[in-house]
Amino acid sequence: MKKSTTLSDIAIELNMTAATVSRALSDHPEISKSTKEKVKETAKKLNYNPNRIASSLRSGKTNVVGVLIPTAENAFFGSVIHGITKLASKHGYSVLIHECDEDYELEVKGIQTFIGARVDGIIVSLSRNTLNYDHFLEVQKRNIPLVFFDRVPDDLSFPTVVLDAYRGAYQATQHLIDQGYKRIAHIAGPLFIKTFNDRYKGYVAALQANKIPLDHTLMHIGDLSIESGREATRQFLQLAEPPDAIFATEDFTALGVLKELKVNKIRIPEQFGVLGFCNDVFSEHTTPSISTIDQQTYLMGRESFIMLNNMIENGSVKTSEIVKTVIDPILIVRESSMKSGNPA
Amino acid sequence: MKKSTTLSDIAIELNMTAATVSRALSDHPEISKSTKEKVKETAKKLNYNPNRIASSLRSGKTNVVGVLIPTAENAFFGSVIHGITKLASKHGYSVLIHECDEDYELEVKGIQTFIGARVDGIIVSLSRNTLNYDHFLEVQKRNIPLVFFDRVPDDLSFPTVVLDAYRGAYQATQHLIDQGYKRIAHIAGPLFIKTFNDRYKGYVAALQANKIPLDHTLMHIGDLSIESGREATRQFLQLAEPPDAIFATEDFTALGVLKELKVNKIRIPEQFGVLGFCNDVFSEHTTPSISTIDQQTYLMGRESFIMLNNMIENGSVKTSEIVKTVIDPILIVRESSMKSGNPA
DNA sequence: CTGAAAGCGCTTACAG
DNA sequence: CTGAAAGCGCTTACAG
Repeated sequence: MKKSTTLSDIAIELNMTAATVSRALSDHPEISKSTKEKVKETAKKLNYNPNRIASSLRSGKTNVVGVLIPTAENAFFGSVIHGITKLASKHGYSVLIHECDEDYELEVKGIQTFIGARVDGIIVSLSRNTLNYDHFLEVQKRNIPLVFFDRVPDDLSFPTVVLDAYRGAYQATQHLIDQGYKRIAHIAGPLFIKTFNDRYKGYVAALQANKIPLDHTLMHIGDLSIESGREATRQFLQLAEPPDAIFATEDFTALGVLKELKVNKIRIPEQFGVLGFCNDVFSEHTTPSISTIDQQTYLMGRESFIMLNNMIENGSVKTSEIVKTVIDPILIVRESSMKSGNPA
Repeated sequence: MKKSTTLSDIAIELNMTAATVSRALSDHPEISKSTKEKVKETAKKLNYNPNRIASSLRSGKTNVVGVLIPTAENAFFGSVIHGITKLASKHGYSVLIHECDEDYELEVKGIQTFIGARVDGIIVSLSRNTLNYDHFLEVQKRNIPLVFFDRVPDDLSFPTVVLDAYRGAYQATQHLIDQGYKRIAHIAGPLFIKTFNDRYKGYVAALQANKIPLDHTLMHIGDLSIESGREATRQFLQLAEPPDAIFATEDFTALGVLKELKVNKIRIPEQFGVLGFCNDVFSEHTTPSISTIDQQTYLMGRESFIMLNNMIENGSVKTSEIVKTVIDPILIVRESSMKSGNPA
């Protein structure tokens, strides 16, 4: 295998030292204009491409950030990655991706890999099964900037970027109330995960603010799937006093609700309102289309990188000033909840 | 910032040389068992995490592969990335992601970044606007293994992983014929992109094989969008002899067809058949659900990595034995084309 | 079985 | 304005 051109190849060609070549290429102010020109020309002629590995080793900066996610096979994370990489690349960073597949061991391995690669910073969304946070404390101990997004740890002092899920759920529920639905049920997700818990709380708070008594028969805990939406709907419909609307904690569940209601010939939105969460791609294209809460995923990626970049530039991470960025949820009103027409 | 533990920190602690420590940690056969044990224990005690940057520089191997794609904000590429990273991580590789956003300049920049990072191999899906391939020839000249998937260059000698789009389109069209549709139209994509051209050819070939004469009024070139599907459908419906089925070159176009047919109160699949391509997430959840061709995206990612890994392990890249892996398309029959019931 | 030494390709403080 | 030298943290051919 032919070796790449190095600084000293250029230096030899021009009868100068590698130090001068290095300085010329990085536009050091003390290098003469003519030298710079000669060096750059020769570099191009010899097809020089600087070895970033070598400069990283020397300078202690890799210009690489690590991104650790549960999976890339998912519109949510795909969009966040897009937000991160676009901005990262504009700032001269490369992005190392590691998927943990909701597996704790792989998450630990990913962090270890990032440390080994001496990345300048790390962005993480937690695996569903992570209960032990030692690997993240290790990152902190090594003073490597780390930002969590979306799935963030409850009780650790790291900067985070999250959606205001509570507010999103509140808006969703309020919207259903405003449209005239009277008995609004909720299909929640696993409540030990903070975002689903917040969505549940937002739902409860909106009911209370409107003086609607809580009814525990209208609450179901699902597992974030179409089938779970169907199952919950079946149970709701058998109640003595069934609901006339369902706020589902995410769109696949809402889709299950839709399917089950259609099987039962219940008209949406006239007789029954449905609202999801996430604004997953398909929710716009079902019949009827599903009202939902958009999470601004692209923005979430951007904000995560911006926060990380700030930490990298400011050097040390002060625990005293942990920043939390909160992304605004956006209510997307579609057919499935438009009982009284489009709100202003 | 506290410095990381290095090999020589361990060496000093144990009164030996860094060389011995290095060998002990990599289980070199000539190192005594007791030394290995002591070294490993001390490494753990001092929280040693080897600097991969340094070892890469020395060994000339980074254990990093670069993946260059148009965008991560897209189910297709997300799934391919998933296939790549999962396998890569199992083989001890990290994955560097670069998105080019269909922009030629960013594509070139991505390749340059990968070369600078001295990645061990590169996996690429071309940007839509790439006409000049010099940056890839540069990669070849440097003997860096490179595999293209899905959007591959026409006339360059690189290994590729592609779907057999011709066959997928043929199957799709044959299925519509088998279901009893008589006048089958096609909405194509940009024909200068190979995969859309192949889909078009597969459509034509299936018609010919069934002795169905080609009718140029039944052919429309779109731009891969819902609107383009609607527009084409509108035009088809105004023909003196309108089609009774449409094979669309991808699912968003098919969705547009669906929407326009519904506006016109045309019953699907009884009066009119619809079939898409890609098996995008939403196509399963529309009403009616859309029949389509699945591309086995996850497999495509895996195959790309496997091919790249072979090239990395075999050292040099012989132009004489360029491998082309072809992924089988899978016909997914759903409601939109089931005029005569489910085929066996 | 272990050590001494060189070197991967850069960058930068120190001289001149 | 440019050079000589050291060093980032590893690995490995050569000695012993």
